[in-house]
Order: sequence, then structure tokens, then C-alpha cells
Amino acid sequence: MAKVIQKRTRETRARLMAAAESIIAEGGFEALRVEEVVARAGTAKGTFFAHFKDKDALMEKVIGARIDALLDEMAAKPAPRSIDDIVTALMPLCTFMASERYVFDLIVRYSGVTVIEDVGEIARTFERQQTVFEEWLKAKIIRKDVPVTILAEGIQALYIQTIALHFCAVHAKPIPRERLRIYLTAWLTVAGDLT
Amino acid sequence: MAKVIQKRTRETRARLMAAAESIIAEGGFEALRVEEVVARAGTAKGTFFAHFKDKDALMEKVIGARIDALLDEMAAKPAPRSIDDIVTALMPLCTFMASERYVFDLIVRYSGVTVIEDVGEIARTFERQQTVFEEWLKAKIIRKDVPVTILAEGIQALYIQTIALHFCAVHAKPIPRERLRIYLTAWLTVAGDLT
Amino acid sequence: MAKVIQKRTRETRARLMAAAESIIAEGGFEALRVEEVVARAGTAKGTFFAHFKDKDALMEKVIGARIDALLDEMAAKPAPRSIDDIVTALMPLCTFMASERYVFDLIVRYSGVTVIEDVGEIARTFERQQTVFEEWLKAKIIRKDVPVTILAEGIQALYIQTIALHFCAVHAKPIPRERLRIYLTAWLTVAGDLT
Amino acid sequence: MAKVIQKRTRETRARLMAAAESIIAEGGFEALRVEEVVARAGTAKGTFFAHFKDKDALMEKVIGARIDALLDEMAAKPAPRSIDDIVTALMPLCTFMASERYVFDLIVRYSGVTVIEDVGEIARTFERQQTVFEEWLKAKIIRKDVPVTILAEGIQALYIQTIALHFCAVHAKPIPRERLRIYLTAWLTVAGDLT
DNA sequence: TATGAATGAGCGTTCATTCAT
DNA sequence: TATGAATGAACGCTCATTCAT
Repeated sequence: MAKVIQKRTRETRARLMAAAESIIAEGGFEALRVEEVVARAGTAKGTFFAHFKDKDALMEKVIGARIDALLDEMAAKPAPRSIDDIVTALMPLCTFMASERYVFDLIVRYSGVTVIEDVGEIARTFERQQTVFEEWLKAKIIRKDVPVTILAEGIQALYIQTIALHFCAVHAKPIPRERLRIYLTAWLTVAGDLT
Repeated sequence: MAKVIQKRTRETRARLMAAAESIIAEGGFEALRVEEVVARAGTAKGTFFAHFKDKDALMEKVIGARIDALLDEMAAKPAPRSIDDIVTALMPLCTFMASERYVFDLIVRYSGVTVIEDVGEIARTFERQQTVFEEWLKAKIIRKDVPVTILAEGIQALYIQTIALHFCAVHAKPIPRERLRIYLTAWLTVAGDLT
Repeated sequence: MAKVIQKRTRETRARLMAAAESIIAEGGFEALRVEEVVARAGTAKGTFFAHFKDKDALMEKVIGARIDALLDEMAAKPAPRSIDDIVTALMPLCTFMASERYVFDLIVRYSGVTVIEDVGEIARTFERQQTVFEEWLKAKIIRKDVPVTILAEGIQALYIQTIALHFCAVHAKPIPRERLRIYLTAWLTVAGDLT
Repeated sequence: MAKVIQKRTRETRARLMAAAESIIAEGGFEALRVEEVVARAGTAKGTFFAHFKDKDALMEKVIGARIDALLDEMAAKPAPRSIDDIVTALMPLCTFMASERYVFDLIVRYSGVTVIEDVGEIARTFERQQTVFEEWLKAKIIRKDVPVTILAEGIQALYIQTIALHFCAVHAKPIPRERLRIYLTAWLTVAGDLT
């Protein structure tokens, strides 16, 4: 009995998510309006807020799913063997995060756990990123004088810095992978050649 | 005659700034409302926007002044001689930037130059930071395999990451200077001892 | 200068009121929607709430105006000379107040002054009613053993009771003036003949 | 078997009523939420509406029970022998009805019979009130020129008016029994002395 | 009977920003 | 420069009631 109800709930939520996805596909994340979501999902507005605390909670779910998909791909491929490989491996993630200022801001805002019991979707993906990065760093090429955990956190700091600077500049697309390469070379090696 | 008008203008602007400062002193940056500012300054709302392009422009002015004051202190002291000294020197800046989520977000958003001709207050202080950091790095202790400019940018990336993680955690004050020290040790030396 | 602005304000408010009146004329008070008012007035929603605390405040204004108009008529005619005359004179007011359950409830709720400094429109008309009633009662026909003020308050109590009972019964229109006549005969004379 | 089910039904209903009573005891009638009632009763929302037509039906039950208890006390005492006695006898009822604006409004709304077949709890107590008042009025002190039924209705009108005015004023507790005394003196005697 | 997810329609709010005077 | 009424677009909320299971 309880299971049946859960099913209906899941279906409604799925309809809401699908509606959100279609809106985002058409006009981007920033253009998403709650009113439009419920209209497309064919539900009442109250239903939306019964499923998601607020609009941001939905955004977290959608963005979290996207990042998860990217991390799946990253984890599926063989670990990068060089700094350049790492940069290449990071690019899809960077590209997504830099796709919209709105998305970047939202990710940065929710990238951490505010209260332990209540880990948000995005925060969860950031923890997963750490795992993926650490896996990469077990390869031989990397400096050994710094714990892998710290190196992984640094990768995050440096790719986020790269995106931040990208938004600051006069929006020169694409993401400047050269800057990211320089950062990571310096960060991950002890005698990097920076040409 | 022109001078008289300029004087009145300056006075109005000063009243607006003073009103803003007093509101911030009482309730923090986030609580500042334009409505409240003009009420305290005894001007009309329109007057506010005749003096500041928008609310953020006022915020930039106030925050820029604060950072400038901190940079003045940093520049006045002798250059730090060790990683630990650098961390210590960075703490006041980190503390201010971590004082409010709102302040941190705003600084990050405006830390870069969007359009060359229109360098904002905060962006200007970030350029000044680069100069200060580069000055520090001319001391002997630092790795030589990476250009000073890149190292300075990395310092920024890493102290910002430290603050970001600080906001994520369950707000364990004070700013975890230990994390910052580890980051900078790894970043600035080629064979740091991290014990 | 201030006068010019006041003029614009007055015009906007007039447009809002006119829009409200037209909606009420078409569908009654209960059917009034704020959204529809601002749509017809051609103003923003924010403007509505800048002029009226809430929807009820607008209702008070409109209903207050209606009652004032009725009181104007009542005051313009010669004072009633008999109980029957009084009943007749009261009927337009009763009819309006009984026109919609929504209107009656709203009038009853706002008929008093909650805070001295903030006399609402409807409360004001109730004070005016007292004056009108007292004027009537100066005629000869009325009992002299009770102060006019008390008698006037009683008239209010009894016509409201009449309307309340009217709503309770299975909505037999029109307002049962017979019941009101009996009440007032008993209230205003010392030896009324009740047939 | 049927009996067993009836027992469970009765128990559920009792739990709902008890939950409602405890909420009212803590925060008053107005603060009662169906959500909270079912939460405390440990039932589902649907169950509530299987037992009570709507929220008002529950309110009627609770308020009706309170008024009945007051009427029991009134009926148990000897009939009042003077206007002052009547006022005294009415005070508990007035006090309860004036305890909350919400209660007063709800009672006024349901005090009459809307459809003959469906006499609500509150309407029933109002009919009972008539009987009690009429019983009182059979005593000698009262005017004889008006039928007892009308006098009883008038008592209702006037004590309700008293409460209404009480809500209007700046909430001067307690209920102004002096005003009620004046009203009833005028209503029930032919040559009342109001000094 | 019991369940509880879904409904629904409108209200009030927010508050930086604009613009006619 | 100064004024301040007007803008505006969406958000979040309310919460009694319904209905399919």
C-alpha cells in the first residue's frame, strides 16, 4: 500500500523534473520559472512546493544529476596519465559549470555541506569529485610530497579560479584551458616546465 | 558657483555613505536596503541612483575601502619570511571576506575586470593584492620554477577555496588557518614538509 | 511641486478605485480579484499595495463610500415621524448590507475602531450612523426614559440582528422588514402595540 | 462485528476531538489547523474528513459543547429576579463568546438555521438560549407589552452588540457589563431608570 | 474506514530600479 | 541634482478539501 503511494509520488516528481529539464533545454537554467514547470508538468503549484523546498532545491537536483553524469564519464575512462590529460578530463565539467553565470553561482553557493544531516545534491557531487580526483592522482606522475587529499582539493580550487576569472574577463569563450594547465602543472609537479 | 554645487553633491554622497556604514555596522552588509539608506541620509531614492550606478556600486565602494585598509596594513609591514608568516599576513583579509556569505559572494563576483574601461573598486583591490603578493614572493624562500604572477594567482585561488570550504562546514569559526597553511606550503615550495 | 506629485497619486488611486467599482458592478464584491483590479487600472501590482494595505483596505474604501452615499440620502430627507418611517428609512442601508454575505461579514468585522488613531472607513460610517439616528430620535414620538445615544446603538443592534437572521434562514428575500418593525417598536416606544 | 467497528470509529473520533481540545487549550481556536489535529491524533488527513464534514463542523462540536455547559449552569440556577441578575447570569456566556474574535465570528455565522433539516450544534444552542431566556422572562419584573419571544431575541441582539462594540474598542477587558445592563434595562422595562 | 499525495486559486511580498516633474 | 510614485515579475505560501487506492 505504502509502495503504491510512493510510486505515484515518484511519478509526479518525475513529471516535475522532466518539465524542468525541457525548459532548461530550451532556454537555459536562468530562464526556468516555477509557474512554467508546474504548467508543463500538469500539476498544481502547491505540489511543486510539496516536493521541493524551493526553486533552488529543484535546481540542485537537476544540476546534481548533470554533474553526476559527467563524473560517471570521468570515472569510466582510464585515469589521466599526464597534466594535459587531467586538464582534458576536467574540461567537460568546467564547460558545464561555466555554461551560465547563474549555474556557476548556484554551484558555488551550494557546493558545501551546511548541516551534516542535510547534504545537498551539489555538495554530494563535490565529495564525489574528491574521490575521482584522488583516484587519478594515484598514478605515478604526481608529486609525492603532498597528501592526495590536499592535491585533490587544490584541483578544485584551481579549476574554480579558472572559471571565475573566465567570467571576469570580457567573456572570451571557450574556457581558457591554458590557464588551467599552468595552474595544475604548478600544483601537481615539483619541477613543472611552464614554457 | 560650480564649486558650491560640487560641495553639496559631495555632502549628499557623504551622507549616503555614512548612512550605509551605520546600517552595516548595525546589521551587516546583507541587511542593507536602499530604502533604509536614503531614509537615514534624508534624501529621496532617486538621489541615491544619481550618486551610485546601482546598489552594488555602493557595496563595492564600502567593501573596496575596507579591503584597501587591510592591504595598507599588509603593505606597511615587512614582507613575510616564511609560509607561516604569509598565512598570518593573510588572515585579516580572510576574516573580513568570511564575515558574511553575502560579502564573500559579492567579492568573488566582482573580483575580476568585466570591461577594461570600467574597473570596479573590488577588482582594483584584487589587482592590488596581486602586487602585494608578488612583492612578498620576491623573498628567497619561494619556488622558482613557476612565474611569480601565477604563484600570486594561486594564493588567491587557495585562500578563496579555504573560505569557501569554511562556509560549507558547519561554520566552525575561526577561519581554518591550518588548511590555508597546508595549501600554501604545497603551492609555494617544491618539497614542503607537511607532517 | 509636492502638489503635482499628489495629483499623480490621486489619479492612480482613482484609476484603481474605478477599476474596482467596475468589477464589483459586474460580479459583486466577492468576485473582486486584486490581479483583475490592477489589470483594468493599468498599473503594477506593487502600485496597488502602495495605495492599499491589503485587499480589505480597498474594500473598506468602496463600501465606506457606498454607505456614505446612503447616509447622505438618509440625512437629506426629513426625519422619520413614526416607527414605520424609521423602518422605511433604514431599508436601503439594510438592503445594501444584506446584498452579499461577504459584504455583511466585512462590514461587521470592520465596523469598529480597533486603534483610535486608525479609524477605518467603515468604522467612520458607523459613527456617522449614530449621528443620523440620534437626529431622527429628537422627534417627538420616541420614549424619553432612555438616552438617545443608547437608543441609537440599539437601532444598530436590532437591524444587524435582523440581517443576521435573514442570512440564517433559508434566504427568504427581501429583508424581513416586519421583524425589524417589531424590534424597533419594542425598542423605541414604551407601550408599543405589536398586533 | 459491526459493534467492534463502531467502537474503533468512536475511538478515532475521540482521539480527534481530544487532539483538537489540546490544541485549543494551548493556542486558542484560531490557531487550530487540521494538519495539527490529525498529527496529534495519529490519523491521516482523510480520516478527519470522514468524521467531520469540514473543519467548521469540528469547531461547531467543540464550541457547542462549551455553550451547552454554560447553558446547563444557567438553567441550573434559579431564574434571575432583576435586570442586574440577568446581566450577571449572561456574563459567562458573553465572556466565552468574546474570548476570541474568531470564536465570535464563527458563532454569529452559525447561530441560525440555514436549512431546517440540518440544525448545527451552535444553532441548536441558540434555540436553547431562547428557551432559557424565555424561562427567565416569565418572572414578574418584565414588561408585558411585547411577546416573550421577541424579548428573548432582543436580549440576544443586545448582548451580541455589546460584544461587537467590545471588539471594536481598544480591547478594554473585561466585557463592559455596564453597557449590557443599560441595554437590557431599556429593552426589558417600560420606565427604566438609567441614572 | 483509512490513507496521504495532490489540489488550487489568489494573496501579499520583495526591493532594486526607472522616469516624469 | 533632487524627488518619490510607479514599476514588475516571479516567488513562496496558505491550508482546507478531495480522491484514488
